[in-house]
Amino acid sequence: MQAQTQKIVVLSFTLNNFFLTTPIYYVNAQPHLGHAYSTIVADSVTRFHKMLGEDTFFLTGTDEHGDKIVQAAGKQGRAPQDFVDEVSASFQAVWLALGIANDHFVRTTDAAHKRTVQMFLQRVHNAGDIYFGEFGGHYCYGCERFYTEKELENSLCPQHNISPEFVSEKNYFFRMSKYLPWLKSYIEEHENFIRPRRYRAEVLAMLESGTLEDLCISRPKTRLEWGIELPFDDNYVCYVWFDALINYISAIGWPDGPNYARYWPGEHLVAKDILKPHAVFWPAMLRAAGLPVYNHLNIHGYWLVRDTKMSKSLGNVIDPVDMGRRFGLSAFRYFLLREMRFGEDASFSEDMLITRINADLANDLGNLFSRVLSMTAKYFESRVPAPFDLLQEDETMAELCLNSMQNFVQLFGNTQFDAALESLWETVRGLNKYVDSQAPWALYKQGNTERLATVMYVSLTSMRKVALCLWPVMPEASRQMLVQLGGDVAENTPTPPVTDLKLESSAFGGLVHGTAVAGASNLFPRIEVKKEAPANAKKQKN
RNA sequence: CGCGGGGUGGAGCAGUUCGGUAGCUCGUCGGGCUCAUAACCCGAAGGUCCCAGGUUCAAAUCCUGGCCCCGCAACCA
Repeated sequence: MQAQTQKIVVLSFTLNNFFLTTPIYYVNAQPHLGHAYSTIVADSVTRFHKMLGEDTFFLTGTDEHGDKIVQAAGKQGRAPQDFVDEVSASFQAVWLALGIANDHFVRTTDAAHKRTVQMFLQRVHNAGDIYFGEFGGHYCYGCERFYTEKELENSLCPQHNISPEFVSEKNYFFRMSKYLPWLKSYIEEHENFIRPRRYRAEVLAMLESGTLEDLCISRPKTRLEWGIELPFDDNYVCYVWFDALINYISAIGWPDGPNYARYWPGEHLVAKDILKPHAVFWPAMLRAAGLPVYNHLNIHGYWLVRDTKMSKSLGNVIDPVDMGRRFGLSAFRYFLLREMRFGEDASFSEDMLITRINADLANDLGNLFSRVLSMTAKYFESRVPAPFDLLQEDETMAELCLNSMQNFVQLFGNTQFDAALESLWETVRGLNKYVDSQAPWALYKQGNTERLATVMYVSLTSMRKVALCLWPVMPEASRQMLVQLGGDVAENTPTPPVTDLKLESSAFGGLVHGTAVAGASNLFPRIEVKKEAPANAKKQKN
């Protein structure tokens, strides 16, 4: 895009590869805010790595087998395949609407996936880590599932209040317990294997508790047909985890596809509800099959709505596409990354969203662009002026800009998105202060063209740095900012505006004198909120 | 005594690992500027850091005990 002030040639001989996955989403429900958060974070992180010049691959997809799918399809009087085709398509449509730039979309009903799962199972079976055994438990025919003693209430099924039947069934088991000691020491030795920290601690506690057993990995076809047949026994289908987790490598062509060699091991991004399968089952499975384990498991929390979990029964499900349409995709994405501390739960409300948009995007960032570009139009006919000698206050501003950028890069790379953006806003707020303290309008009246040119140059250059950093989070808004600053960035592209963000954060510059910039800017219009009568001012305390 | 998270000015949060001036955003009040999206900048008010003990020269932070809220079953990231 923009020409550099100085031509710097960087030759990189070691191109890093970066492979990131979201969970594959279970298709018995329509996509909601939670799915959107996982996917948007993954999209942002992948874009961030592109800006570091890495060769990236971003995978998402859908999980389409199991009991619940058959039931959900049955309710609509449809065949499972027909049903999953439709829901999977609706996931893909949502990601398209949200500007997600995934490289591949995997479905567990893909023929290639099925073959891979069977290959993987066969390999583990050959190694002697799958055995045939008895599995007994309290089975409720109403729920069509087994309950443990603890889950029952007065020996009754908590759902149906009826006495479950003790059913025992022959099934296949994965000898997971064999790999747990190895896993424990592996996690202990690799501090960032599972992050944030609290989840690592939770997994270690899990492993120490000794409650983990071998994993039941099959269901007899008499009870469930909708699944992948076991390669060593066609009376059974594979149940849940071998089917689902293997998507992460089937999608990149394990065992001999070029993408497998190129991208594995990668890293995963999941919500806290599926911590155990990803932190325990999956590494054990990989180990048993003789594959290297993933690099990182990144775990995030839940979005709470009115202080409780989103759920269909409570009717508080947030539709992400609707949010994007009403408030702007960039603003919505910004909110999600800025508001939640990665790993913790956070609250979602339209009030909070609007407050964030108005304060951070409209007032701080949008208005900054508006005032600086309008002054550039008035004072320099919308051309980037060449700076004269930098004074102390200019140097300070430039330093603040580079420092906050470096912190941004560091924090974002460590999944601390909220802190990263907070850090970047030190430059945004600092620029507003800088403009105020330097008062270009006064310099203009005084006819001090040299200072005026320098101040505008420092401001515009800093703004470009901010716009670059924001590309992973707000691709479209970032593009608009860069275009307003005279850049040439294509619309809707997964190609980053620069691939040397670290270099950008180490040198102040990058805007060529004389470049034509926009004469005005209205990136994030303020959202006006109707003043509400102080109706609930009273009902605070009781 | 099942496991885990949390209780910090009006709201939402950071700070607790490795004790030492209680920080940020929003809101409120006062002022400034006029380039700008009624924005921006400066200043101010406002806190028993859940409670009670303990350790210490010093505790939001460490120890002990207690209280309260939220997850850990389902639809579900």
